[in-house]
Amino acid sequence: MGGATTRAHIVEAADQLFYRQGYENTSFAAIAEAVHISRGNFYYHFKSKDDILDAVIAVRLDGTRRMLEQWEAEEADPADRIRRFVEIVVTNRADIQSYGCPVGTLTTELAKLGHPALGEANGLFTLFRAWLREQFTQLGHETEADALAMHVLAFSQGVATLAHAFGDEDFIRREVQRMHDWLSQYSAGARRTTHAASEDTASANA
Amino acid sequence: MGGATTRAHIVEAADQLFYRQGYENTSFAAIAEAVHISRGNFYYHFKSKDDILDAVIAVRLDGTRRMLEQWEAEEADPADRIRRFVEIVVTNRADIQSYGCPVGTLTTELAKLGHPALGEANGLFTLFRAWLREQFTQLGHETEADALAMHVLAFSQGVATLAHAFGDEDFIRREVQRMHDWLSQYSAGARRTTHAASEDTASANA
DNA sequence: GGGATATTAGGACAAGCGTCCTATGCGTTG
DNA sequence: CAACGCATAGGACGCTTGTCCTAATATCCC
Repeated sequence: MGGATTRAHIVEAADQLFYRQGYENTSFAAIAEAVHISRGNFYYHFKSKDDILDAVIAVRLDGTRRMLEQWEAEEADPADRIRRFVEIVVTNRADIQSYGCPVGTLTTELAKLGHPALGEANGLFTLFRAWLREQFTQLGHETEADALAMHVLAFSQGVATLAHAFGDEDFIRREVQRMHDWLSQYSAGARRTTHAASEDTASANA
Repeated sequence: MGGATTRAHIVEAADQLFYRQGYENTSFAAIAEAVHISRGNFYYHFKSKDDILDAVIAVRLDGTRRMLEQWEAEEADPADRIRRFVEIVVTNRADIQSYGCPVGTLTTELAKLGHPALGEANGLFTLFRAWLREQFTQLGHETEADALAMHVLAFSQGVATLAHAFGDEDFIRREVQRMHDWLSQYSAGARRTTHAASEDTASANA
């Protein structure tokens, strides 16, 4: 039983370190120090470093699925669900400014490494993409749902990358505002003229 | 004289390899093999691997400056210059789909490594940012010029990251189209009331 | 409480890395 | 032609990495 806990601790520490320092740049010794265990003990729980990466990705996939399900439970309107996604870059602004987007930076690194786990990591993108696509479909934009989903994803990646590079919080809020305005034209009862969403967010940011 | 050529060859090969495989993941041996020289010979031209990185970044900065100057020479209208920037993701789509954005991926990696050259690499972003800001200023949007510049930069980073992850060329073209439409409201003779842009994109996506 | 099992510690190992050193070739110059 | 300086080659070094092995310890069941 203590074994399962240790395994979870390893995955948790590796998750954080992979995010902050990158996968390849994070050594076994660094994870060991964080979990306060011996280096050699890793191989009782995992058979390789790649195995730890697989576990980390699996945990992230699980956590993401749970988050999306919770959003669906809390928000009845698909447009509000999409807004929850857009707000991520504000909610997680501190981490994003320091370390970038966990999904984008990991997939980019694994691609450059030619790492076999790239496909799994890309599954995180696919998860968000399919979920966003479903929300746009529910809003009645089935034919362009995937293109709209990709547009929202591109927004999040662009904002995350530049927020990481420049550490500019105002930039994040401006781009989120802009995205909310753009989204309002796809809302359920929206007439394509209104810009009501902009004022809501503006007051929230003040 | 042969020395200067060799140095240039090293920088050129390192540039490509750093882009395709990442900085840390590219070994001295890999560069040596590409240039067909001995490993030990590097230290006649450079005093460390970081030194090669500095040279690579300097070359990229120079090349970028020249490119921007050429755009200014070829395009009289600042709006057309911005369009040239937007078109980069189409022009370089093959490389972007395979390796991502050279600027974004490098700065992200150096940040995760805690590498001292991060500031220099961020200079590439700053170069584009200042140039775009200048174009928007010339278009008469001085007060929001920097925010607009950042928005265009975010577009390019978002598109590059997702094009890298999904390898979807149609996605690139759709997003470029969308950006062109958005840009039209900031063109020299544009009236700011119209939303003609959205309909253009809709027809283009069909 | 004792024995089987689960869990941990810590060192050994080969491979790869960036770095450095020294000897060798090459071309220009006096 | 000799001599010097630029340029290159290739191996040795110390270090870190992921991996593996074996001994010691904790935990649980009968």
